Parts: sequence; C-alpha cells; structure tokens
Amino acid sequence: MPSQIDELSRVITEAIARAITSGEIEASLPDTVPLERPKNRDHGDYATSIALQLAKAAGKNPREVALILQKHIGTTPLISAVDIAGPGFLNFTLNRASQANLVNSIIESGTKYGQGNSLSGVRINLEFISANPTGPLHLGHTRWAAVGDALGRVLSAAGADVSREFYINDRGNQMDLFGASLEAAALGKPIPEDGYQGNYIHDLAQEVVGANIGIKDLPEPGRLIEFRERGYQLQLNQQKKVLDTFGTHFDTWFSERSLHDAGSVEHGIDVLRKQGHVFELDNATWLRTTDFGDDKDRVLTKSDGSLTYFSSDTAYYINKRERGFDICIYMLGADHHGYVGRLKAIAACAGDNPEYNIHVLIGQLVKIMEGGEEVKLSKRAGTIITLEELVEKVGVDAARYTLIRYPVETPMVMDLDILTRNTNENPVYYVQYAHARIAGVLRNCEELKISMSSKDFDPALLTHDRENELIATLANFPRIVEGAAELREPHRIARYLEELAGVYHGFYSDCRVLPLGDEAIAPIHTARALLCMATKQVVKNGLALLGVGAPERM
RNA sequence: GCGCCUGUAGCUCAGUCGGAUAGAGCACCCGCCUUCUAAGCGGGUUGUCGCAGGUUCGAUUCCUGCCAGGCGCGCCA
Repeated sequence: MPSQIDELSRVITEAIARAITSGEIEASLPDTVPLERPKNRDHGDYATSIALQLAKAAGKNPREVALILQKHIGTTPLISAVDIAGPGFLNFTLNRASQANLVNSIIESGTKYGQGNSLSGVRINLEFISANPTGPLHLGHTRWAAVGDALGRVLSAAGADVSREFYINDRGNQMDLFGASLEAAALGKPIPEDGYQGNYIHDLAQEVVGANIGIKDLPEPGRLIEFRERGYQLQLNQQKKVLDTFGTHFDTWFSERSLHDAGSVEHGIDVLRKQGHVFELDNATWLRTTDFGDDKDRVLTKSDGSLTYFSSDTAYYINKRERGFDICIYMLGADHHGYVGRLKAIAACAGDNPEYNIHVLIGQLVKIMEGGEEVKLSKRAGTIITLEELVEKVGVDAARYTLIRYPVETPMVMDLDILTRNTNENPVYYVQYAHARIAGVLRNCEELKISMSSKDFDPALLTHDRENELIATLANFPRIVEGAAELREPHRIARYLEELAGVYHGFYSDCRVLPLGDEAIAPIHTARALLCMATKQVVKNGLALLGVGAPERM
C-alpha cells in the first residue's frame, strides 16, 4: 500500500507541474516535496513549505504561490481539505475514514509493521562492546550492550543484513598483566603495580585454582601463562553469560589472536602496501594516514619487529571488508574518539570510501547518581559498577530502556534511585503500562464476545479527535524506524513509544472501548477494539526493537 | 597548543533536509475512578535555546569567534 506521504507528495508534484504548464508559476519542478507532521494539530495532518521555497524563483510572494497550488490540488479521496496558513504553508487535512484503514493493515502486517527496505541488500558489520577479557563488563560497556543491540535490531528492521560482532582484545601486554595479577592473587602476593586491582581478581584467582589442581606448583614461565589462559576463558565465559541474560547476542566473537594466527595482519599490510600508503622509516613500518586527514602517521611494525595494536586494527578492518561487509560500524567510548580519524584513514588507505564503508559512533560517558550524589567510578579503587550489578538493582528492562532513550553523544546521568522506583518517573513503565492496559481491554473484549474480525471493521466510525490522533501516530511508526536506522539513533524509537503511549492514554480516557452497562454491542466497539489491537501491535514492535519486554499484565 | 562531544524550564533531557505560539517527564498547585488497569487523564505555573556576530523571507537548528564542562592527543594495549 502506498504511504500517505507518497500519495501526498505525488498530488503536490502534479499540482506544481500543472501550475508551471499553465504559466502561473515560473519554476522548475523540485526533486522532492518537503512534508512534515505539524507540531500543532490545528495545522492539519501534514504540511509543506514548498510554496515558500518556490516563491523565490517564481518572483511572487509565498502566499500567492500557495494560493495557486491550492487551486491545482483540489480534493482527493485522501485529502479532505487544503488550507493556507502563516507565511505560506499548505496544510493538509486528510479524510479520517481513509486514514482509519491503516488499522486493518497494521493488524495484517503484525510484527512486520514498521519494517522497511531502505537498507535492503546492505551488509553491515556492527561491532560493539569489544571489551578486554580481563574483567567484568562495566557501565560503559553496558551502554553499548543496550544501544548496540537495539541498533542491530533497528538496522535489521530497515532491511539490512546485520552481523553483530564482539572483538576480543586477547593479545598484548594487558593479557600478561592480567595473568600476573591472577597469579599474584592466588599465591597471596601483592598485585603488580600496574596490574588489575579489583576484588574480582581474587575471586577469579580462586576459581582458576579450584578448577586447575596443581597450577600453583607449576614452574615459570608456564605458571603465569596457565593463569592467564585459564583466567581468560573463565572471564570471557562470564561476559558471554552476563550479556546473554541482558538479551544481547552476538553472531561472531572475533579473537584478536586469531587475526595474527591466520596471518591476516601481514595480509592487511600487504593490501595497504599495494595501495601505496605504506612506508619505512627509522626501521619501522608506517601507514601514511595523514594522506587522509589523520593528524599523524601511524606505526604498523615497530623497530623491534613487533606489531602494534594499530596493525591489528587495520588488519581487522580489511578482514571485515573481505568477509563481504559493505558498512562497518564501530561503537566506541568517548575516551577512544581519537580513533575516529585513524579508522577513517585506514578505510581510505584501503581504497574505500570512508564516508560510506565505515561509520564510527562515539558514546559519551555515563554518570551514576545514588542518594543524590555522584558515584565516582575508578577501576583502581575497585569502585566500578558492572553490568551485573546494574541489572540486579534495576532489572533488565529498565536498564536497557534508560540507556537507549538518550542519544549516545549525550553525556547521560543515571539516577539509580529513580530507576529503582516502579513509578512513572521511569518512562519504561509508562510505555509498558500502555501495552498492559491495552492487553487488559482486549481480554475484556474477548470476554464480551465483541467481534474482532477485520470484516466487521468500519473505518468511517473512527472520527473522534483522539482516534484520529492515535491513528496518525501509528502511521508515523515506519518513518521513525527508517529514520532511526538511517541516523543510527535507536533512541528515536524510545521517544516515539513514549509519545504513542501518551496518545493512547488520551484516547483511552476519552473514548470508551467496551459497551457501558447494558449497552448493546455495536460496530463502534469493534472499530475501537481493533484500533486498540493495532496500537498494541505497534507498541510491541517498538519495544521489540529495543529488546525490552511488552508485558500483558502489570 | 590541537581535536571530538556537550551547554534548551528548578531537575533529567527531546527537538531528521532551517519553518508557524520551543516540547516531554519529574517537581509544585487544582480537578477526575459508585463499569475498560489511576503505573492513567485534564488544567495551571516554569525559558536570555551558553554569549556575540554572520548567512535569509525565516536560525535552538547552518557558518565564524568567544566562554564553561567532559574526554582525548604513545614505535601502550
């Protein structure tokens, strides 16, 4: 079914064309017609500023242009009125009954309503969290666990072929430090100065010892390696388990070591060399990233022959592209924003388009408030808040929803006290409550044997302002999903759901769904029940995109 | 010094190609459950959109400069 927007856009374009042919307006036909939902409902269902834009070329004042277009548009089955307002806006009021047909099509589409194809055929590699396997996932990781997962769902809904990937940083000095820290903890020795200090190290060390009898008696350097490897596996499994309970799943757990073992790093450097951006200096091998806007060139192979972390990054990117991904999305913390330039430069050096093939999202840090005070987070002092602790305090749904509802570039503040309260101070309940409320109404409809068949649906009955507003809001959902995917901003889904829930609650207050008292069952009850059903579907679909539950009862 | 992010109501924050009277929740005040879930609804109060210029029919939005806060600038990983 063509959307209302397409239909309106077509009607307006044709009107402009007629106005041009008749000589009333001198202008060229615009490529697209700007159409928006006016904030103020008095301004109709849709509005366009096209007259203001054409006015310049036409040499007429905008209201005159609007008047001419208005004449050429006339009315159609979809449009019941066209008004001119303000400096020259054209405001469209749609036929309410024709809009109400949407209810049936939402119910037919079911879980598919909201999905689109704006990204169909695009293969996307979505990498997020990518923590070191040397400790529990903390708050920063948790923001990505929620947002990254939601983004994956949103991109899929837009038709993209998405693969979620967790890059395991299991190579390099920090792994040895991790091993040494575990070993020291197990032997009752002081943890190395720059080692891992948290309490979890001691617990983990005990776990390693318990599962590997005799490990404490191994000779060096085998003992340290054994602690490192056993600890690595346990810690990684713990991360996987926690993410699983959080509802965040990955298609691929990609080990940095495997990149080296497979010779991918050398291969990556070769690829870049062929592109002509690799050079030797001071006994080291460099990538000339400054050719593409990076602030300095980067070392791939150090003068002692060892490989840098940056060489893994380049190899990994090239590996992703060779696996067939069109777009590589990276989600990084604010403390890594310096990577954006060099990652883009890697893509450019590989001969790709950094504006298309690579997309880096930078998430600002999360501040935690408890008891009216900021909780200071420090790895060293062991005062990190883990994903597990957060979930324990506020639950999966509240944690996910709260982390998702803000744009990632907002440095957000999480107030644990508010999250813990099951009140409407927490927007997740506001949305979930709407879903549960509708579920309750529908249960009652069933009990009263109100027909829920689409055959008995009469769209002409849904003409109340509240009904109209609700239908208009439901109609926006596909656009919201598409926009969220396009802009990589899943928070738009959450904001939309809050609006939808509000509109539904308004409808609920003013429009009685069930027959009152001994009132006979009439077609209006069926119409409203189906409107409820469509709304429930959209709330459910929206929450599913966020990975948040849609309860039938609360 | 250079770079990225942020600055909108008392608080936490929305605000996609520039649009009409700048919004939501919380907080505060006043109403609404003898029949659908009151975790709700309706009404009221709240603004130098950090500051100063520029672009134009029109700027919270785009450009420049400045101020404030956060983060970052390794042959570390």
